[in-house]
Amino acid sequence: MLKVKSNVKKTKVYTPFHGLKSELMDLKTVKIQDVARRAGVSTATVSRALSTPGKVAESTREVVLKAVRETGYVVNQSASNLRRQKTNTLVVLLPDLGNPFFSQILKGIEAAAAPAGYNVLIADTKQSSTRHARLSTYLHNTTADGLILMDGQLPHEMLTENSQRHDGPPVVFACEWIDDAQLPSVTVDNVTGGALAIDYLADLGHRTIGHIAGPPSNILTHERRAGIDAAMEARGMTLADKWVFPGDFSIESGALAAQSWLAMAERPTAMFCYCDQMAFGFMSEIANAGLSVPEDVSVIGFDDIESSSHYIPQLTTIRQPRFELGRKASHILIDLISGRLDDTHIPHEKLPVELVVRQSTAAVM
Amino acid sequence: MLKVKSNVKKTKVYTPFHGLKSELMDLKTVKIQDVARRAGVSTATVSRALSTPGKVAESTREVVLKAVRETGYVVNQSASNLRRQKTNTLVVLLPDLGNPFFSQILKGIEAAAAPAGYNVLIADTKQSSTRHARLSTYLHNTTADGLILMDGQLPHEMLTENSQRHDGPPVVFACEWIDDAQLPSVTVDNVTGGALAIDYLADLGHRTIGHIAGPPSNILTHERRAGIDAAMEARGMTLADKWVFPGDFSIESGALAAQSWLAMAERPTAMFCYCDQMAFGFMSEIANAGLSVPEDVSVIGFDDIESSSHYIPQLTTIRQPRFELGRKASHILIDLISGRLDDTHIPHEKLPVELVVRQSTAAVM
DNA sequence: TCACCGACTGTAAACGATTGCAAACATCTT
DNA sequence: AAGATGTTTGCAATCGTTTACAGTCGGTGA
Repeated sequence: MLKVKSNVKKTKVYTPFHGLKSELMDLKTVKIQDVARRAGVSTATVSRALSTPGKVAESTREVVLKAVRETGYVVNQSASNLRRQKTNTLVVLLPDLGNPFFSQILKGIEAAAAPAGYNVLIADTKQSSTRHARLSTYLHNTTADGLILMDGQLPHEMLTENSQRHDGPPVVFACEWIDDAQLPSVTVDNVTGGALAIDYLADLGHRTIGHIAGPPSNILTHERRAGIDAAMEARGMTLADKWVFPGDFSIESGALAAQSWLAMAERPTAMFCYCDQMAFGFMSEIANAGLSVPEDVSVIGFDDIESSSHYIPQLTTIRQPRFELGRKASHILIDLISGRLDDTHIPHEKLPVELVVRQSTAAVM
Repeated sequence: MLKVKSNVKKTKVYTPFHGLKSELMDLKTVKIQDVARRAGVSTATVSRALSTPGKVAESTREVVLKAVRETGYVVNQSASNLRRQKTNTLVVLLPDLGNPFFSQILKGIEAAAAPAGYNVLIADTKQSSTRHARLSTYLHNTTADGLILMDGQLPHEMLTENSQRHDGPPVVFACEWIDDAQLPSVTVDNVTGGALAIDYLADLGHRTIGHIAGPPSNILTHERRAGIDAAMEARGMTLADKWVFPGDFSIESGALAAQSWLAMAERPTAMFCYCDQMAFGFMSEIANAGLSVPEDVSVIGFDDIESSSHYIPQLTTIRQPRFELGRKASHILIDLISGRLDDTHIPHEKLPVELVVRQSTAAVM
């Protein structure tokens, strides 16, 4: 028990220290046992002094904390995790880390996680060869106390099974979701968002409206489309198939749509883009062709990412409360983990979107 | 030893299952012991069959893998981490998750980390009340096998001490760095970048050049400034103090600089912005004032983030190989962790930057 | 035939913290 | 004074894997 095995990293050279510190903060990692010895108490007391101060006498706690300071002790997370069966880690699965759309959401997730003592682990599902494996890893592993999924394309059998087994870590969807998996979600009102865009364009007098759509496999594509259709129908309009351009979140796909638009004999006077990035791509290509927004075509986006208010022209768009969305998802997940949330009711938060009118839209001439 | 304690989560209700699966994949987590029993071997063999297949007879391995499949066994990471004294996790500390500049770098980090079996944990230093605490946590914890720092403002005493003690996880700087801390780094050639921008503007005939600077406390601010000064001096020019505007990475600070610029009686004909975001802010405000780029003022940025090539006008800028930077940092860190890298030599990778000429710059009239 | 070798496998001791339980002690009650 | 109650503390089991070490077993060369 007292045999002190060398914990010095293999390849590292032992560098002797001088003075007080050298004796105290030794190279071999100091464990709770060392602190206990120094403070003249048991390891149990040290542990309690650190994690549940109320359960330890004021005086003892001071002695312990002093010993902790002197030894430079830090709890070994792995050991703690194993014993407590908890990792204090939230895993976020998102489709593309390179997309700036997610940054504010991540920030919101972090903002709620950090004060609650959770770390945030981020994994890009597009990177890993099979996203199936990625999800499975975190679902069955003890790596995460909970999962936030921002990718609606994940294998849903796995999720339904997981939620039915009441085993594995809680899972919350953010932004996107999967209907079949009966899981909590934090989303925005995409239908209203789509309708808002159309209503605004129609109010400006536009009668020929085009749309750059999202990926067909994406649930949001259909939600927003439903909003578009409803708003149009209410006005006796319809979205012409020829004016629906394919898109995939990328700026490039927006630029591609612009090329199609430019090549048309009969062009819609306004375009509703599935996301701001695609709107940028569209407008940029329009500008390259010597035309301008909103004089030659009105453009409205979706998301309201940072740069939208500083594009030229400033982009009219449907704002999603991204930070809030992340914060809420994180919050719900943490509540779920701590059992603070009633298991019988699956929360589905739908956050409102809002039309932000800027310069990229104008009344039809 | 055989006492099977209920591992069912407290708040969850036990849901009985029917058929084969129910017997095999029980609610209580299956451990290596269960697999061993089922396969009729020892836990050691199971462990070896999974992590070092070569050390186990072909036939036994098959039996074990079958048992693993049937039970749905997944190793408990916490236990494994504790035993191996390794977490397979890289922690990235960055100043602002909300800044799209980092997304590609993160992607690069992930790209190198994932195939090597490492997870990436991201922490925003601005969020936590004290970044000091944040760094300390990961430096002394067993949470991370290694750290990537993208924030040069972290308390450097801690780092120097850490590196001297040869204790704690290896640390690599990316983008920014701290001179005092003798730590590996992956950066870009900021001096050349600054010079490149000035040279190009000067070649276009600009003699009055302004600069929107970065935060004074940021090391890159000084590096790029050094490049600016060198290039200017070589041409007998100097950067006038009145034409150096303060900035802080934000779009807003770029817009603010534009306001100052607009208010000036004597304006520089070209502006070199510390980062693309700030260039966007500047150009956007210029446009609001009814002027245009590059007709009224040439603008050059730094970074070449995604949107730069699709801004209107397309932004001339100094490109940083961001993905590559992240990939390299990640790679070095992993080599460091695995001891594959010689300890005597501290690697300092300086990646080249490159001038990308687009539309926001023009010859002076 | 026997010692030896190589290829597998099993036993059991870690890894380091947490926590149920009970002992020890202090403080009140009656 | 004896019990009752409450507060602190320590003991020791436990979390689930990994791995050093010590077999076991069949085959080989002398």
